Amino acid sequence: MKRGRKPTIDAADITRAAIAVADAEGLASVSMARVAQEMGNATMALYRHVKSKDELLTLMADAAMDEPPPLPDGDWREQLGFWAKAVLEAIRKRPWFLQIPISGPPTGLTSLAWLDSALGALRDTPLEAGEKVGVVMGLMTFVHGEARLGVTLAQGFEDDPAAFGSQYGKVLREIVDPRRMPALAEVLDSGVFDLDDVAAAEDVEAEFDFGLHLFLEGVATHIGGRA
Amino acid sequence: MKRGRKPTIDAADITRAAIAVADAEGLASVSMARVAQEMGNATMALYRHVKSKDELLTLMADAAMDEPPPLPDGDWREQLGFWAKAVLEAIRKRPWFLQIPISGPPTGLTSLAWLDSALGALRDTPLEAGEKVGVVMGLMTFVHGEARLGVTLAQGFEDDPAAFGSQYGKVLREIVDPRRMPALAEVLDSGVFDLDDVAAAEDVEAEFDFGLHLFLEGVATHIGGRA
DNA sequence: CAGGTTTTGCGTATGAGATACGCATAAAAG
DNA sequence: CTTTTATGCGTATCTCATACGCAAAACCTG
Repeated sequence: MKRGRKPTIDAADITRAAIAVADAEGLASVSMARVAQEMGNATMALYRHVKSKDELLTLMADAAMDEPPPLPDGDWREQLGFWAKAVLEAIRKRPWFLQIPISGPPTGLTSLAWLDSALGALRDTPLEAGEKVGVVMGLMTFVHGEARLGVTLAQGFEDDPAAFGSQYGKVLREIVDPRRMPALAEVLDSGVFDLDDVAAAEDVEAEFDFGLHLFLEGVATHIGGRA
Repeated sequence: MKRGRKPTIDAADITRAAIAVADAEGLASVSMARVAQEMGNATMALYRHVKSKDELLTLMADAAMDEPPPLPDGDWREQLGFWAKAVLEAIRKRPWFLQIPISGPPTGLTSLAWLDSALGALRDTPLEAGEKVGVVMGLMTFVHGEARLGVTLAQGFEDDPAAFGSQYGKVLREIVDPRRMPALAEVLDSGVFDLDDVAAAEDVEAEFDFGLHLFLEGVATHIGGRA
């Protein structure tokens, strides 16, 4: 039998409590004290099961994402598109996920499951293993980045609804000197940045779709030149 | 004339000092006290010129990037490729740049200059303004994400050289159950993840090039369907 | 130049947060 | 029942950001 006093909590419990706090009050509110209080324990009790707060954050990141949904029937392109949307959706459920500083390549079970899922979509393509990884990494990078942008904007909008939407265009017009930045000024004149609050959100969505389209188009071309 | 005591420092000085600290000791070492010491002032003196540490971080982010280099002659594709490499290089000079939490769309002069530069590469293409922005945002997203990955790995390598390189493949093999993650297991068997320390760095570089290639290929196809 | 006004430099103090350390306690082993 | 071992957690320390208020400097008016 195992010696010593029986643990009343484990790392998973702590991670769960921490996630509950982050979901309810944001990642900034996740302190060792707050998490301990959430589970009715003393602060220092947590350190028996978690080496440091950094480690806890890593555990949170692993546990934050849902399991990847099963891919729908279809070719690799439809599947990867679906996958990218699913990643985006999963991140949107836990916006704080992107605030956790990453410490290395993924080793968490859930992250790996997502990776596997995306690689599965490419199974029937003639790509080499390294290329598949490249495609998936590139796509994940894009989705994460775009999600970060969306979440950041949504955050900024919450903080100060008045200062958003069409304000960005206005602000830029004051800063941008058409002589120094002609291309930007030109785009600015086209009104792309003058969106009201509602349209801005849709725009982020559209931008995501567009970027996704471009990337997958590139993959298709690459595969085409190979088959 | 302006009333009152003459300022001996300004926000730009503080930003410079903060950047010097970040360059030398990393962003984690940037505290108000440390920055003040760096410039031979008292801690609280800084607050006359900077509202909060967050504001200082934003200023640092704006000032961290070099001016965008002039684009070489060539078509949009060569230019965007060059631009992406230049962004990557600029970030590599200041790895801490990516650790600064972003608070909204870019308004710093330097960021806007980079944006303008990329849009300039697309000037002669038949894309609409919104599409140009989409292309550039997508590309920037990708470059930032990939840079983050590279920097993170380099960081991890510094922290513990032994635990890297081919270790990642080994670790994965212990975690991955081929029944639960068949596609990942397959890729794993191909040995893509078993790189020695040196090759890993080159691999990140190659992955960047590959992803960049895919994205630009997608843009090219998109433009082709339009011209 | 004296006095008033305004703005800066900065010492002191507060409060949050991470975490080292050590003791008391619970549970298994002998 | 004593010894061993691992846990729960109170106390204490250290690092930081930052509010507050006073004093010094530089301008203004008379």
